[in-house]
Amino acid sequence: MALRHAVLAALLDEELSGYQLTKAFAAGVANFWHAKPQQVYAELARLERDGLVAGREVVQEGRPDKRLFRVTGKGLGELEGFASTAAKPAFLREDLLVQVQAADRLDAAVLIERLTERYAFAEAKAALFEERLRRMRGGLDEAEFLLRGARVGPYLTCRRGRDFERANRDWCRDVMEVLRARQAAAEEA
Amino acid sequence: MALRHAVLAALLDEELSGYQLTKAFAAGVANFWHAKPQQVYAELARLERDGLVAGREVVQEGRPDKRLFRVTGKGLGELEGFASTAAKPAFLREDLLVQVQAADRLDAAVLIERLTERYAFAEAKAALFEERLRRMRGGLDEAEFLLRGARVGPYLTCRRGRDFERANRDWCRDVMEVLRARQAAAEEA
DNA sequence: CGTTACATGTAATATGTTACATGATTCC
DNA sequence: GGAATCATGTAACATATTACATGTAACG
Repeated sequence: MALRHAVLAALLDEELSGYQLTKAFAAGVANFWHAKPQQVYAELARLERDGLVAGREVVQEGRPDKRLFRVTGKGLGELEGFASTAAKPAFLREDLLVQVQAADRLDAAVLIERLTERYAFAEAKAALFEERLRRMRGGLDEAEFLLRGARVGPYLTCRRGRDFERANRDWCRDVMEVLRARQAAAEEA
Repeated sequence: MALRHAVLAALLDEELSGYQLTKAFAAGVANFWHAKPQQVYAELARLERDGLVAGREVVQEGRPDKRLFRVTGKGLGELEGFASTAAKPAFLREDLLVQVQAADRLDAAVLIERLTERYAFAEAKAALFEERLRRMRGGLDEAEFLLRGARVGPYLTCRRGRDFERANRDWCRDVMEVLRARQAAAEEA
């Protein structure tokens, strides 16, 4: 039940609405966890029912009203309990890896299309993370920020996200290089 | 439905039993996908029902009989179809990231325990992948193997697995360094 | 004689995804 | 006038995890 804790962690620094949370957990933005809007709303409802977050109505003009949520004392306790238990390591579960695993029996040109797409996606996402890091640092250089900044947690997770996508990008590039070289070698023979 | 394709990809090079597949997809070994034994057996049953794999009974002495599976022509077609569709990019979904996201509100000592565990796990898994890569290369150096070796697919996915765990290890190390430096800085003040 | 490996599942529960639903407002 | 953003869900379906079940044989 880690989405539960991911939502709590996201709400630690600031009050957010369900909608803002769905944005934070959406495909392009989430630096440390991912979830669909429906899941976020459902989890928020459960968290409120269990008293781990508290919502407060905010009336707005010109746009629909919304509810802002914050973590309760009980919610913080829940997070502390979560942090004190061993974390399950994650596995890579990427469609593209399955496709490359079968590379020797598939058409290289088709795979190169997939790799090109993933390369572009990884590059874009890494750039997005890099930008967010820059904003979090503000004027400080990284070492200074990490030593004295408030809230380094989100920074550290965002950095992992950036490096993950950089690694994806580099891997795509290397695989494409290999596939192309093998095509060329096969043509010569 | 990517487990389906992961199983097909795993069976491309060699006939395997359900049990061998469960080993390949188990926590410590899978380089490109992960699944529990129950899932693997269920998926094999479906694949056989749909004619994408064919099983053959092998009678054994001294241990239970088993069934070896191979991919059918239809199965290869299914994989080709899969490779021709855009792959969904994966997200990081790691408990430890959630815990570090909340780092500023949690006890650093507790987090360092989690990071130490994950560091050791990542190191061990990276070493395991490295060993498998070495075996796949045989006597050849990497560039030579990638250019002329048969079956580079599994090699390339295994390399991604190794680099993923190396990145996890390095991130754990960096985060611990930051947390320790901040503890020291806080004590001084 | 207890543990690990071999070998294969069923059943219940939890989690995640897809499709559908509603309605106002702002931007182009 | 149509698309995108704000705002919040329900319902159906697919996938993954956990618990349970069974039996042989090799290893120490």
